[in-house]
Amino acid sequence: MGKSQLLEYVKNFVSLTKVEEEQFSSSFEEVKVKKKQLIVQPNFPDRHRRFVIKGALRTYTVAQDGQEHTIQFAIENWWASDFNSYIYQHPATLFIIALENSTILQLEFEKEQELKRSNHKFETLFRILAEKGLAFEHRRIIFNLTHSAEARYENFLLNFPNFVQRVPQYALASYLGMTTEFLSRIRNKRTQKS
Amino acid sequence: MGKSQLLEYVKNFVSLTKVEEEQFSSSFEEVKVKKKQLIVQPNFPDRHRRFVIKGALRTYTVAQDGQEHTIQFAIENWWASDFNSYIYQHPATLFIIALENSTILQLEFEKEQELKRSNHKFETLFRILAEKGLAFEHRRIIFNLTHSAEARYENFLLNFPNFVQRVPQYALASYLGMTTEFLSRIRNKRTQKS
DNA sequence: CTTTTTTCCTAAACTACTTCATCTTGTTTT
DNA sequence: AAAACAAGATGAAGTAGTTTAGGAAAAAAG
Repeated sequence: MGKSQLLEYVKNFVSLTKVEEEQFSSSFEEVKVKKKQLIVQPNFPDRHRRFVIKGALRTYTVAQDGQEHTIQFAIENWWASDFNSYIYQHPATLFIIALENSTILQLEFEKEQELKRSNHKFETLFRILAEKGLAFEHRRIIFNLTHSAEARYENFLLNFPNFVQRVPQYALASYLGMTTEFLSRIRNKRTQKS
Repeated sequence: MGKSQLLEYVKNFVSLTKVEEEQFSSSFEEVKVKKKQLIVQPNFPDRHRRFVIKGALRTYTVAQDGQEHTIQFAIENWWASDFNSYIYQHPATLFIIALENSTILQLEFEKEQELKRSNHKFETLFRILAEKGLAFEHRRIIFNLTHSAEARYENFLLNFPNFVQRVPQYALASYLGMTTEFLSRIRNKRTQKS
């Protein structure tokens, strides 16, 4: 069952008693989604924080000119939400779609509030998750500001080798802030070298 | 005194008793810094979370090629740290410098841990701050991925009109991911129009 | 297994943005 | 107030990355 996987993950950040573990994991609901299924859509609030047990998700936006831009990928043990929508419970602006048949654990917004209210430890956990997320996005902003398209791709390869095989190239290109054609060129140049 | 300003700010997120307010604000230390003074430097861990009472700070990095890239600005009622350095207490990679003579409130890392440990409310506060920060950086990443240099400048003008007058152009340009020359041209084009 | 759809590759023309170099203006320092 | 320095403006040349268009390969659907 996916819930033990979630608890295993959570152990990295807080230590829970059996009772707390039960309270925590039973607040989540396990859901299966098929490849290409949309999980979040613009205009509707994103009502869940979700944790990937198995599979792969892609969060993206569609700009005025119709171009898609990938904001985030999530595979096993990553989180995926339209975070701005979720925490403020405003209408979403992002899409989340399954790249593979996936199993996810969903936590409803109100249940999360309840968890945080009921126990200091859960508050701590969500604080740590937010801080880690913020630190991660900070590193991403810094790297994007300071590096070329090619360096951004190299860096992604290095840091997330297991993502590269699983996400389509057009999605990766738009995550890295370049066109799929340009990424194709970069890849080709690389394989010729080595 | 600056501490009442901090407490006023904090009221937006949690409501504290008088005793809690006292405990919270007395954990901060008020510091004055002169224009051009360095507050954080690479290689030393950033030991503080800091809140700007008055003045303006700039967080930036220096890339291998010597180019400076602005990561963040902070004026009154904003926070400034090398967040990756602060939360993990690793060596900093960023500089923080005063753009004006400034008054700031500093919270030491260990004191923050103590606050969070001692009272659920403080844990909640820091959780909310991290979540708001994460949501903000998410919006920034999305906007940067989806808009041209000119649109990024327009957007900054719109969202932070009071920053624009107070930060030097070269710093703003590198925050927005373009050269100072290019920003100069954008500005010039605009003023001719209107 | 065949057809249809989606993804990926290649190449040439194009453009948003950079680089470099010089000049003017504004800000610090003495 | 002059000298020294840092910031901003402007022009011309260069380049990283985009756009468009066509075809090949791979994956999904029937």
